Amino acid sequence: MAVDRDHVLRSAAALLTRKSTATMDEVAKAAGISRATLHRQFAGRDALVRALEALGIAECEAALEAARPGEGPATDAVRRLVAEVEPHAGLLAFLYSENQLFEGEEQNEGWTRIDEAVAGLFRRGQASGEFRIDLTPAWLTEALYGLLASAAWAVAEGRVAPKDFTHMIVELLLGGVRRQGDPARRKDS
Amino acid sequence: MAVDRDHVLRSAAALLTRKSTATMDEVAKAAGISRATLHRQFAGRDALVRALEALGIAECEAALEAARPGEGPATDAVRRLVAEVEPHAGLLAFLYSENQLFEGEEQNEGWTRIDEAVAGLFRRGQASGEFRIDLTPAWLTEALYGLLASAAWAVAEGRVAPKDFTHMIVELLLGGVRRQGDPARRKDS
DNA sequence: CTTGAATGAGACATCAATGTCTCACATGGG
DNA sequence: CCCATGTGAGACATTGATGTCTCATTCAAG
Repeated sequence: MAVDRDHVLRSAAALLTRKSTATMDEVAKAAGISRATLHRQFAGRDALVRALEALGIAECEAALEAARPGEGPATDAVRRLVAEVEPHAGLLAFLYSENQLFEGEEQNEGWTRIDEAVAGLFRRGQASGEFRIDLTPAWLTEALYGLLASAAWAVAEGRVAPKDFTHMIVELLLGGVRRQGDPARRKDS
Repeated sequence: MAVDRDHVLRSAAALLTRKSTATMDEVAKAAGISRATLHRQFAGRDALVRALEALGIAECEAALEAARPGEGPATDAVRRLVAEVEPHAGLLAFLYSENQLFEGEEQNEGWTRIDEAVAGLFRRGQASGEFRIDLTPAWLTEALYGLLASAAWAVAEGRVAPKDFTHMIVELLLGGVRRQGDPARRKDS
């Protein structure tokens, strides 16, 4: 009969996105299975989180690939990337905050690869003159994650409209990254 | 002898900023007192977090007042605000993620006041023509929090230099909020 | 129908954090 | 000096989540 592992994972993701402290019991109920079965699939909360992390990484890499970060203007690539990531923002936000808890442990290398790909996109934009160069790619990457998580939470709590998700993030991020067109308006107090 | 309550609070804030799951025992040790004494000061972990929340709110309100959000260009007010908030970004980041856990409970009204003050600043900037109007003040407020938390974590993990903190946030945020000076460069792909 | 594998329900032990309590110590004021 | 208050150390029970196990049931294949 083999419980639908993917279904369990997605249910868990949906639940933990809303309540990151949910019990294994709650996770099981959310997936419509018993705690025993859940435990047969994932040997513990830790294993479950690891599996969710792997899922998040896979979805991020898929989104990254679908966004074709190397094609066309970096500006458009960023737009595509955010649009591709949007459906998984909830899970990503959960994993993002979860990562803050893993104090000493080294993070999954998958994230490292993703970090580098995203940073590379920003670096490409800087090299092409589309993006300003006074903000480091590392910070821009970090900021993108922060904005994604913020937006996911804000949507979850009803503070902003879901349909604006991509637009809000892209416009705020790009507006900050895109080189200003009017040098005369620079900061002069 | 009266244990220095403020010292305990700041030690706890510093510790929880790094390890948000720290035990009451660890919090006590970090403050250089025993768990018993810690418990005499704060009737439990919950009470401690509430006290930290109150501290964070107080510091936020102080920063908000010091930034004089109603004076001069909104752009400069935002700069002042971020600069004032910077020293407390760690604590704020902790409280920010902590708030994601409080599912049903209503949030402290202090945050509501602060939210409104910040949103009001963005609204003022929009009214004066300094800020673009296609991003809602609520989202901009949320985004500011997200960037503050991201920056605090990135600094804590050594991914970005502490000295760049204010500059990174302000430049990214303002660049996105400030009206583009060159309309011809709008998104036309 | 029979059989075997997977599941659901629940009992049980474990473990970590917490809340509570007692008691000895020391420190400062009278 | 004596006392009172605050503190440190530690024992103890409680609680909530978890890991483990058993057993009855169900469902599909043969």
